[in-house]
Amino acid sequence: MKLSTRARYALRMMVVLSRREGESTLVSLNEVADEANVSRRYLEQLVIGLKNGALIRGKSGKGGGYCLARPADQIRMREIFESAIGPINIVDCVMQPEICLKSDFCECRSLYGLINDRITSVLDSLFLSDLIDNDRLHEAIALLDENSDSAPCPEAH
Amino acid sequence: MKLSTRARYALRMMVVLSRREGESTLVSLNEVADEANVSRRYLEQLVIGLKNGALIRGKSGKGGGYCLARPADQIRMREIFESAIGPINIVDCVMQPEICLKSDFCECRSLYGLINDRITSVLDSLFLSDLIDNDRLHEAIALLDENSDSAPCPEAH
DNA sequence: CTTATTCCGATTGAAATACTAGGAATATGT
DNA sequence: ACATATTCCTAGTATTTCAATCGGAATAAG
Repeated sequence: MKLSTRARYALRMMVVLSRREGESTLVSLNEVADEANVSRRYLEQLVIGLKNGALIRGKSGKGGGYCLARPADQIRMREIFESAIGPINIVDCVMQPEICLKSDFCECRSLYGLINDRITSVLDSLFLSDLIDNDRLHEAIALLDENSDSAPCPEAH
Repeated sequence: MKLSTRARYALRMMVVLSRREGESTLVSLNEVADEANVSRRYLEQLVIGLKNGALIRGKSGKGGGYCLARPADQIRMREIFESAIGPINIVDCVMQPEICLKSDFCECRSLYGLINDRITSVLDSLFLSDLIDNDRLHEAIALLDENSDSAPCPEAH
């Protein structure tokens, strides 16, 4: 249940880019690698996913580099992670019921689906812009927390 | 972000045991392995964690086997998973801030903590007994969903 | 035409995960 | 006592996934 470095490094890169959102110059991978403390060579790979997900734009050649493809407040956390590591499903049967004969009535699968929903729903409700403004993030967290505190305990334990 | 087989198999075992909760005879690992479709040899390992977590009790010798150590409605999903795979933290820095100098002001870490909380809170609020009664589970899910639907979108997107 | 960059494909290295195996210890019934 | 069925303990192996490196081609600016 660990989040891979792919996902984490991709996020770091997005944070770096969003900090420079206003600037006119592109940010080279070497700069990103420095700031984010990740090997440039490794970043080169992660960048492929982010580009395919239309989250960043790259330009080759001297003076080239990367920038956000959209404003940070229009980039969902979920997009970032899924571009980096593919669809979020903690167990395959959740999205591909056909791989297990018991899917239809499997209690475990119901649980997995539930957990999966929880994860994706947070990632859907947060945007890259929420992250870089720490105050905003803590507001967001506080709001979400309030709500889950009042989440009913399904049994009367 | 996959849930390991350890966790899944451990859960299957717990489901098997809880189905036989009322019975006077113990359930041998061979039976569990059959029902849960898992190698007995592999189960033997997972069982160690479940025992340490005081979720099941084992008895050696002929006629021996396993049973739940507590009623199924007092066993939280979280306990099952954590007994099987250890503490749930999707990124190490969440529980061990000291491993990263930037922990204090790291935006990413805040996010990871948030996701982690979401996962653990579902697992805390569901009990093994909720799982084996499919109707009950769907009730529980419905309740939780209602609540997260109304979860505020932190920004006005 | 030099230089800085992205872009592309392959390969290696390391670690975690999944699974197998042998045999000792324990308890039961005959 | 003894045969049997089981848990218990420890080690080992196999497989897969993840992380990272590498060489060099393509692109574009000055």
